[in-house]
Amino acid sequence: MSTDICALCPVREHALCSCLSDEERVVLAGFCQRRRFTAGETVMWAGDESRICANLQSGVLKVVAATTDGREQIVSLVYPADFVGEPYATETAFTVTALSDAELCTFPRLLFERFLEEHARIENLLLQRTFKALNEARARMLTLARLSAGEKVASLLLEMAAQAGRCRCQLGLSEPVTFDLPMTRGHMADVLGMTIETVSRQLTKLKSAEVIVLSGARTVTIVDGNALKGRTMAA
Amino acid sequence: MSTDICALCPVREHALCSCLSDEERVVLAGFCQRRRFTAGETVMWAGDESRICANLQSGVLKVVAATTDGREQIVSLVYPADFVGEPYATETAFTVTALSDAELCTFPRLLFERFLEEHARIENLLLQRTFKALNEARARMLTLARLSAGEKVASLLLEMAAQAGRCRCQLGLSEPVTFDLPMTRGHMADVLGMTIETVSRQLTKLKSAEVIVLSGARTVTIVDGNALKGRTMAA
DNA sequence: CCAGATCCTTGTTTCAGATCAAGGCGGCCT
DNA sequence: AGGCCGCCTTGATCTGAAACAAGGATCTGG
Repeated sequence: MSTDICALCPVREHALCSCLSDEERVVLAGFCQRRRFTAGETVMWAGDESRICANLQSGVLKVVAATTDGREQIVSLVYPADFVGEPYATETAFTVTALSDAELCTFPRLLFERFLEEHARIENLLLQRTFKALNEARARMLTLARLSAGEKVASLLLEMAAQAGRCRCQLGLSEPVTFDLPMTRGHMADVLGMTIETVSRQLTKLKSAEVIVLSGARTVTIVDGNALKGRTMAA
Repeated sequence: MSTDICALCPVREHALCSCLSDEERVVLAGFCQRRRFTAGETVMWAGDESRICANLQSGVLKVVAATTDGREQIVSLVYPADFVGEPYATETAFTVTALSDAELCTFPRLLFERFLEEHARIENLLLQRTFKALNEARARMLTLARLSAGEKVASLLLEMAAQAGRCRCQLGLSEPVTFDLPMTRGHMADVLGMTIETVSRQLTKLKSAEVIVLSGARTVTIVDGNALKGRTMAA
């Protein structure tokens, strides 16, 4: 009997594989490979052959679309327990890079696809998650195309606060919430389709309006969540 | 023995159900309902209960995200043979509206979900298509956030030409291609995240540069496909 | 064939955000 | 400590696209 590689997995309860029985999980674990990436390292390059899929165990990744002349847009942020990769694609469409140090549980794409086909429950769960990702991408299209700089930054702050609060469990807009931004101003700009300078100015504006407090560049306290929400005009 | 409702289906070979055996298809047809919508009519409203999924048989639909104060963004165009709807969601996230008169083959969501679970092949195909839709959404995020007005219009023209050429089969950028725009300037603006006026000006600019010819507002000839491609700086 | 409603084009003005430019922190290494 | 480097802020200027405005073209139904 082999040791159970999943026993210590930090996202065991939340990743795709949480829907599997112990027996099924052992089969999947049979061809997984854990890999670590340091901040800034790239997990897969757009245009390369699509060889792996993975569950993120820790850290944060960015999925980036780029023009030929070098303009970039972060099209998705990948958090622990999220799935990343492109099953059924021969070629990787977007570059995936670690924003912080990260640990991934990777699977060879073809073996993973076969596993999906033989295990309906996990395939179904992946389908649901993919629909969810699609809805998120579409919601962000509205943000990118139609919100003002101020609205964009307010939205992202609320989103990051929600993400930070996922582990702890925070309620709401009424009480102040403090958390650390998981990314630089530059990355925020890349997510929101704007420049570093504009992001910085909008944060300063929120600070002046006493909606947030910045304690050092990376630590934010949302003082008035309702006011912040009010600066978000997206549905 | 019942008559075969699918026999005359114009997208029989291309819709999701093309992967089914005749027997399976009959089961699915057993709970499908054909519905027609006239141009401008809404198929489903954001926020409503998610009750149906559908295959589009003819016409074009738009999927729209909107802010509370009325700004709108078209997040997807649905063409014949495409799937539309949100399985596994209790609530519809985006409004879907007919851009032209359209015919849909609709299924009650819960029955469709059960059918998916019992027919792995179609579920797998839906998964693949959803990944494809996700990639398209992400590619469009780059367009929305980082391309100039001119680049956006050039990209959309090429995309629409490709879509128009799907039925016929056109090769390339070298020879002139003529087709009818499937939407108004206003809809193009809603897709690209810009205003009607700017779309119009960019088309005029392409016309002046003799890259395209406009014969009436809706008929376009791409005279110099390579030049048009050159004005697209996206990957 | 006319009246009204869309839809489209073009001109002018305005403005939000990009770009250019110049420091100011703060962490990290030697 | 000191110096370097990456990140952040702030200011000044510029510019592309929005907003505003005014017709012209095309379609529709009576």
